[in-house]
Amino acid sequence: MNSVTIPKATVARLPLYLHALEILAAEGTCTVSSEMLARRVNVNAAKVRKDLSFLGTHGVRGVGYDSSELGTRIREALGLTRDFGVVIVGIGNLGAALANYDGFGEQRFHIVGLYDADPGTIGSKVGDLVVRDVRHMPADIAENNVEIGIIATPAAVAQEVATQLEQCGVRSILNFAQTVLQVEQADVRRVDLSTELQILGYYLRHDQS
Amino acid sequence: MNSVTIPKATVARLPLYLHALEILAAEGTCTVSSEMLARRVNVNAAKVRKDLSFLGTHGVRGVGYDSSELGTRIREALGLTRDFGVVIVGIGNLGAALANYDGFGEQRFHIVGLYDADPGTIGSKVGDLVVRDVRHMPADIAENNVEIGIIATPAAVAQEVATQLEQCGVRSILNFAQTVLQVEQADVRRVDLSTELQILGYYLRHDQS
DNA sequence: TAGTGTGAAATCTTTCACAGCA
DNA sequence: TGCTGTGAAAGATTTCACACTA
Repeated sequence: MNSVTIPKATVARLPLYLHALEILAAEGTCTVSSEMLARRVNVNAAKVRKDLSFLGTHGVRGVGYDSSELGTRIREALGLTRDFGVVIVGIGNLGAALANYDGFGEQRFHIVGLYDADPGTIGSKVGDLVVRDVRHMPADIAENNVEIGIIATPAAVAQEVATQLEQCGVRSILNFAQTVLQVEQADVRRVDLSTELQILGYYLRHDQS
Repeated sequence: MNSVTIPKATVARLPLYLHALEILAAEGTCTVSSEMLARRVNVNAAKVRKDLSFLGTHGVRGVGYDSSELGTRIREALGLTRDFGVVIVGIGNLGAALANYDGFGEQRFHIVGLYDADPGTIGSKVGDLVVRDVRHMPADIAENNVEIGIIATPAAVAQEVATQLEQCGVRSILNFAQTVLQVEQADVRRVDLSTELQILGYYLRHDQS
């Protein structure tokens, strides 16, 4: 939809550059070099420059990048120029923790609905929101123009929830359940603690990365 | 340390295959084809076969893989043949949720310590464990042979905790804080909600995957 | 001088396509 | 017949190295 297509690997790093820039900005840094960003994001400087080149960014040779302008460019590239409605389904320990997550700062992601199927959880308050019956979800999503769904349910029901989210028109899903979701066309990202631990476990024996 | 070196991309998928096999085993399936696994893990069958070939696995042509044997091979490759001690530092909402995580099933990862710096949190009980003062951490780690540290602290102190973990000999870190950690040689994996949402946000506008 | 922007090389990953075997 | 195992091709990503310029 936008000019040049940015490689997946680059897209995955843009949020890290952005975060680093926000910290630098808070520290009052106006100009930043690829080398500086690279150190903060743990990659090499050539990669930073190549990544930024996809944004059509103009740094200044011999000087570096204007950090506030670069921040703006990255936000534009990521589409962080408008707000996104987010719902969380499954308000157990993890779902509640995610609902309370405060790392959004000045981000554009707004949690607008919390859902659960357990009568004991429905009606309880988490942060500013009251947990609603998951049966209200479809109507709420339509009404609030929700675009992103976070699944934090038990694995057994995650697929069902994903299907339902997709039927409601949600095209982006962040899945914390221990399942690989089958979806029609939604974009799914999966986060799973035991997978991560197993990967770490491997490199504990086979050290290099 | 083990025979052949397995590509990173493959290592990252092995836990998914393993999980799929465990489900299949629970359903009573004895023989599994690359095609079957592929469907469950959302990848293509050639990739499954290539991945499994790094384990030196012998499937049976025309038939498939013996699912229990394949499970054993993957567990061996991942080093899941012994137990791992894990500590969690930062027992806020997220840390507590992780401590209560039950997805380990018959896994080999055991949470053996919970730490926090807040006097109000220290002493409280989460699951079976009592949250201890982070000052006890170094001694506890040495005593319990802890190999993996999970950081769920505020971003501001995450680096300090990481440095400390490394000094205690912990070589694997799972970082849930919104920071890129600088470490000497530890292996770090990072999980961050706002990064994931930003990536999803990008693909919401630039649909393809 | 110090740091960007980028072709071209090196490396890693995925996919194809098919020989080979139970 | 049906599915594995794998070379070889295609594609993606990373890194190098250097021309260029404020």
